[in-house]
Amino acid sequence: MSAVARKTRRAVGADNVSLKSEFVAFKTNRIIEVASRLFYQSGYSSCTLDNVAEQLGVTKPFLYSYFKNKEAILAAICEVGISEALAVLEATLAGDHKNHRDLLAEVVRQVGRIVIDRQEYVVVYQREMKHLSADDHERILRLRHSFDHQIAELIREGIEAGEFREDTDSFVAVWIGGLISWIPTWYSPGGQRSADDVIDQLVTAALRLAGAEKPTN
Amino acid sequence: MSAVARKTRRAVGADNVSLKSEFVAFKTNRIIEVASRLFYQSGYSSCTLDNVAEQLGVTKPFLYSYFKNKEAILAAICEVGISEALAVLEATLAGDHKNHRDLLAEVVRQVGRIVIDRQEYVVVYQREMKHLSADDHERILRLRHSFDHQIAELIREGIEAGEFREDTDSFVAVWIGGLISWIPTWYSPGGQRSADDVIDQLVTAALRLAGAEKPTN
DNA sequence: TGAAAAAAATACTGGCCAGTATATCCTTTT
DNA sequence: AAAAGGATATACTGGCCAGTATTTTTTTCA
Repeated sequence: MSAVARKTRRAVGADNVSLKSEFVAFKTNRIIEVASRLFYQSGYSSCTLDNVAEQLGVTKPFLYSYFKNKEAILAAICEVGISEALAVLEATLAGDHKNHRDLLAEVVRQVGRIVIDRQEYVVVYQREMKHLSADDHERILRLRHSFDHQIAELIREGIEAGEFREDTDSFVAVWIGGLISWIPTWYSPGGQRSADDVIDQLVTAALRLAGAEKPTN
Repeated sequence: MSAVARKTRRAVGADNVSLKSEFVAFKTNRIIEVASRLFYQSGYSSCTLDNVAEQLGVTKPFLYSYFKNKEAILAAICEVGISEALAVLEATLAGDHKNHRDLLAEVVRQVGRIVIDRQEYVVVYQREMKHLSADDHERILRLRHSFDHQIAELIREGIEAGEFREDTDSFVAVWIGGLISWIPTWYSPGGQRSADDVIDQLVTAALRLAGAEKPTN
């Protein structure tokens, strides 16, 4: 990967600022990719920046030219963890759907997919958020609240439309969030269950919680 | 508390071994009680034994006369986290119940109660288990597997008895486990929702997942 | 090509912290 | 009352690690 990086850098002309910043983005991505895996495995506080650097084939001061400090790396990871989920949620909500039941199913499917694909980021986000600086913590929390709020709203509208059982209350949004968030603690890629199975079952479970039957595929 | 401790100790006669060991147990309990709260708040790796000692009004070497090292304190916390849940599960399973639906409801209610009451222990157990020594890790994991297995068995029997929807598959045990385990990440005592509300809604949700209606109270 | 600039490495520091060696205090026993 | 033993504190150590100062290597471009 270091060889590729070198080659790419060579191709960056001085007059081409955008390519250069893309390259910086590429390196920051590599850093948080490796860091998220290590933080996931051994925990933020136990994982040293020397570990991260070693895994990347660079040295610690290298990291400091891309991130202000260790906490900034954590913040970047947390941001991926929540903002990608938020992005697919909003994209799905913006699309067209027959009814609320189908919309909920699709939302759960898409978010579930992200949570599985970005397992390390999501778990680090959930587990280590408390180590963020006050500013970062607040920023991330705002994203989270937006996420929760939109899910709750979807449920509320579905109840109003009579598509979910009317004794379904606002708790259901929390339970569905729990279903999704809990996946990374037991699902491991390459285990007995395929990601597709897990997601199918997740959708079924979410619809049952909402009191809506599984849509006929 | 230290004053109480002193008085109690004075009452321990040399000829009364059982009282003395009870007193040791009392102190080890106080230690893991405080440690679980601090590990819960700031994470195992970030929390120092000096912090724990200070919170207890003692000094670090004091802790070392009750626990071999930091990891042993973590192991004790994890053990409470899982073994109390396992204990109420088994006690509930051992009792008499009309049918599988009521039994599932009661199990979920009891385990949910423990998870809320022992929030700090449960979260530390979930989050920090990877920092246990190989031996402790294996011991704790055995308890967890026993728990999971008994829940899965209960679901299987309920399906067989025709009390849960037959298209309910073994995944449901995992989803119900997720519902319960996720509670501590969003429930906080003294918030808007009372523990009793949460538990009632939890039971409803679990029964929906299993495809069994809520029992008429 | 070679001077300047940029990127990355080596080498270091200061503080923190798990764990321990030693001292003190308090209780029990005679 | 004083020696013995147990409980707890004080004082220390060695290693680790985030963050930095300095040097070396690589790239740029005149």
